This record gives sequence, structure tokens and C-alpha cells, in this order.
Amino acid sequence: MAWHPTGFDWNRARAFLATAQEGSFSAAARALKTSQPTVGRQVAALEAELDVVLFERVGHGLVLTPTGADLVEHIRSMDEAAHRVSLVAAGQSVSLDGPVCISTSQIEAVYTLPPILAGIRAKHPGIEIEVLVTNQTSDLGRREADIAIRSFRPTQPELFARKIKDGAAHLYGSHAYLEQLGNPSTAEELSRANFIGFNRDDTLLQGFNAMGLSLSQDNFGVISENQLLQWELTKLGVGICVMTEEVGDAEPLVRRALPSLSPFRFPLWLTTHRELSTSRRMRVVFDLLAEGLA
Amino acid sequence: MAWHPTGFDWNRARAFLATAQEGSFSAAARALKTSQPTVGRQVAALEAELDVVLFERVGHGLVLTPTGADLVEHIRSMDEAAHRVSLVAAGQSVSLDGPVCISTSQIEAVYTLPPILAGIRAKHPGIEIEVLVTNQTSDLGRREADIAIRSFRPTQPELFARKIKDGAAHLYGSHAYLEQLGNPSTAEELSRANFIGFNRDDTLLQGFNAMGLSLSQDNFGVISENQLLQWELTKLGVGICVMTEEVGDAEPLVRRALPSLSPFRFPLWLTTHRELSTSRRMRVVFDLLAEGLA
DNA sequence: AGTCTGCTATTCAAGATTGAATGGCTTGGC
DNA sequence: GCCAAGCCATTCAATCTTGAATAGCAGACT
Repeated sequence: MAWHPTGFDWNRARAFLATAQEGSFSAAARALKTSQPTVGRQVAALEAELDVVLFERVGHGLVLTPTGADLVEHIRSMDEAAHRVSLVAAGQSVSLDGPVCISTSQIEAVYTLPPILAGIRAKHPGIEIEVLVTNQTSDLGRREADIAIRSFRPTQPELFARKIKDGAAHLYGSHAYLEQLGNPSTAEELSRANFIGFNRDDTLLQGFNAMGLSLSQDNFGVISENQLLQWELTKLGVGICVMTEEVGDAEPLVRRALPSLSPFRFPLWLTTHRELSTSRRMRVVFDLLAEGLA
Repeated sequence: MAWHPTGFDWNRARAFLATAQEGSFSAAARALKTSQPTVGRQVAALEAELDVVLFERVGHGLVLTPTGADLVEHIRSMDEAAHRVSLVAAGQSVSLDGPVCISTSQIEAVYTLPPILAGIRAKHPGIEIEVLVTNQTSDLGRREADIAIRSFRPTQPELFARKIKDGAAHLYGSHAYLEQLGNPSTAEELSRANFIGFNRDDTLLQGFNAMGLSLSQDNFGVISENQLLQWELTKLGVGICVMTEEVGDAEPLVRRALPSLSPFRFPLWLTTHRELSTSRRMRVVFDLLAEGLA
């Protein structure tokens, strides 16, 4: 049973790690939800405790000393272990009450999720829901989110995923704009239209062309990552854009640009960390999401 | 730079680990050099933070829940990383002032070390020396000690070792006792004597017999791990015992029991952790020890 | 040059944490 | 069956930590 505890204060180590990661005491304080003087003092205390110089104070900003760089490496592995702790703990959590963070796309967040979330809240008022709206896939492993709605199956074995359905997406345009294009009825005719895209990647272009269209970069007059902006622009007749069937067909201002075109098919996956899938709270939210999205 | 800090208090995790390792809040408090209420509260706070039950409070003592057992595993790996941190930090330590812990045997501690330590203290008053007197080889990796004096070369690659010398040990007995035995001049005659040994292991016996003696368990009337006790008993004429040449020859009450017998040969190694060998303070102590022991 | 923003260091009162002492409990030994 | 030892929970005063506010400073931008 003889066990020697580490001599230094672990929280100070965490303050140091945050500072090293974020680049300044102030930023670290924001990340740790504490104040800049506190972080500064904790790091100073750690330096005194370990009798090493971690940062070179150079007026504006800090710069890690070589020693500090050595140490931050090991503290990072403390942090990784800490993340595993919080992951397992969340999975073992006994109470239904508590936070759940859901990561999803803008479209789902705005058009699909609200009624589902309302239902969850009504049924389980103790569950606090945070929605992380992002197009990038959040890191479930790092617990930026607990549950993610994704359009692909995750590859990591530590993630648990359930396929909800196969969704369909079509090209939509406003009635006015399609009129202006002469109500195109073939892919060729539609290829003269303006399109609204995500980015300038070629992959999107190739996707369109694989469906029979023949588009080039010139077709994309407006680019935005923001799907809501895309959709508003589409409703205003600025161009053609891809939208899920559910949202697109429900919008009276627009119609399918080329009904004969076969739809984009994409799966919908609900994903969580395997550790979390044993938590009652996560399980409840996961199942209600699955039910609502189906 | 987006970095998500772990939500829970790392020091509380450490308190929990200590409790799990030591078996009780009180013992953990002793290990952490804090008080029992503090540890109890920190563990309770961690339970609240993680919303998990870590211990089953069952009157006397605590018992880990399965959840707690899961978590302690991960926190242990935090602790391992923490140990690496303190190790590297000690290696990088800038100041000569500070503590050094030396692990050694009783004989060295009492007969050889004092003048050397006095010399170190006189030369470097800022260095605080702690001596861990133990026959068991202390765990340098876990930093129970910084420097160890050992009679074998360590096998772990992370340890740094320097061979100081080859020592010699002989069999010693008091003048009176040897007289009483009839001043034995052969191994056979000496084999009738009482011997004072460390333990009832056969290895010691085999060592003696390999040198020409023919001893059995019956020869060992007194057993003790305590070398000083062995030596005092020897001086009082209770039996024969093995002692280093330096100590044995310097003691007027005893003489070599069988001068013709070739001595035990054993190396003397000074060992430290590789990380520490770059610390100025450790280096200074290490070198002065090596010089004094040679 | 001048302004603006964002950073660190310091101060001091408010707040949180700590630990000695105590009470109540359980276990193990006589 | 009783006693002693060891443990956990609670209390409350002393201590330590925290954070809002402030001052001072270094770069970026106009």
C-alpha cells in the first residue's frame, strides 16, 4: 500500500497546460473558466514548486522554455488520461439530470431538431441540452460533444453509431428563378444556372456532374459554408442549391429544379462514444433523437 | 488552439486515487500530508462533479464501487504521467538548493555515509539530504529515492549507474567467541559455529557453502534483517557474521574468523534516474557520494 | 505619430478551502 | 460482553485562494 503521491499540485499543472495550449494566461483563463490572475499565479506557483522556469516573460505574450516544452508533453498525457476519466464517468453517471451536448449541422439544427428537443425537454426537464452547430465533425473522443448527427458512419471503433434512415436531397430553386431559366427540363438546360455551393472544392462539382449535369466553377456565383444563408439566397432566387427533401418540399417559395433527376442519397447516423452509450441520460437522449429523426 | 479542458478538479482526482490506494480517507490524508476531512470532502466533491458513486460507505472503511474501480485505473495513469513530470522537472531544476533523497543499507548509512554527508552539507548548505535506510531496493522510478547505493547493477534502462568499486566482505567473530570455538583454522572447524543471518532463505546458505563451509539451517541461531543488530550481536560473541572489510577490520572487538578464506566480493553501484542525472544538484551529490565511497 | 487592442502584474475585499477538535460508529481482541 | 483502536462526518475559526478593478506595457493598424 505504500504509495508516493506526486509532490505538485495537479490543478496547477492543468493551468500550465491550458496556458501552453492557448498561448496566454488570459486565453487559458477563458478556457478554464477562471480569471487571468488566477492562472498566472498558479503557473508561477508551479514554477516555484518544481523549481523550473516554464515561460519566458517577454512583455506581450509568453514563450515556452525548452524545459516547459519538455514538461507540457507529459502533462498533456495527464490530460488525456483525465479525458478518459470524464468519459468513463459520464458513461457511469447515475442521474438522468445533467448536460448533454449534441453536435449537428445547421440545417438539422434549425429545421429538424427544435421539435425533437422540445419533446426531450418536456419529457425530461432535468436534462440540459447544448447544441453545437457546426459543419465540421466534432471530436467525440475529446468530448467536444456527446452525441453527433452525421451523414456518414464513423470509422473509429470506440464510437457507437446507429443508422437512422436514408435521406434524400434534391436541387431546389425559387419559382421565379426557375421561370427565368425557362423552366429547364433537362440536365443540360439546368447547367446554365447559378448554383450556390459550400466551398470551392472539386468534389462537390464532381458530385453534380456525376448526376448528369455539366457544371464548372463558373456556375458557383455564391459560396458559403452557412447552409441557412444558402437557403435564404435560394428562396430569393439567387441560384440553385441542394437541400434535404423534408426542408425543400416544405418551402412554398421553391420547387425541385429538375424533378426527373434522381435524388442525392445520404444516410443519417447517430453517433456517440461507446463509453457514453451505457449512460442512462445519454441513452435516453440518443433514443429520443433516433425516434424523432426517423 | 481550441482546447477543451477537463471538467473536473484534478486535485480531487488525486485525493480519490490516494484514497483508493491507501484504503481510507485517513491514510490518504497522511499520504497527501493533509487532513482527513479535506480528503473526504474532496472525494465527495469529485463524486458530485462526475455524478458517480465512487465508494460504498460501509461503516468502517470504504469499498470501491465497480465504477470507482474503473475510474481509478485511468486516474492512475494520470498519476504515472505526473510522476514523469516531477522526474523531468527535478532533472531540469535550476537551483542547487533543495532536497535529495538517498537510499542505502543500514551498514553504509551508519558506518560509511556520515562523514560523506557531513562533507556535502558543509560544502553545499542549501542541499537538504534525506536518507532512506532500507534493505529493500527502493523504487527510483517512482521517486521514493533520488539516488541509491546498491550492490548490483540495475537492469532498468531508465536508470543511470556508475560502479564505484569492488568491495570485500569477510566472516567476523569476536575474539572471545573465536577463542571459545578453539580458534578454528579450517572451514570444517568453523562450520560448527553459530552464524547470524538475514533470513531463512536458502540462497544465503548456498553462498556460504559455495565457499567451502558446510552449514545448515541449524547454524543460524539468530536471524535479523537488521544489520546493526547482527553486528552488535557479533561483537558480543553470539556468532559469526558477514561484514564489509572496512567496518569489520576497524572494529577492535572482532577479527576475521577464517583469514585464509577468500573474501566475498561485491560491487558497489551508485544509481540514479537518467532524468535526474542532468540535474546539477543531483549531479553534485552523486559525484560527492562516488568520491566518498571510493 | 497616434490610437487601439490585448496582454501581464498587482491590489484588496469577498469567498472558498482547510484542519483541529469532537462525536458517533464499527471492528477486533481479551 | 466489554474495551480499545481506528475510521468517518460535522463544526467553526483561521487561512488561503480567488476575481474585479486597475495600471502599465508591447505590438498592430490607421
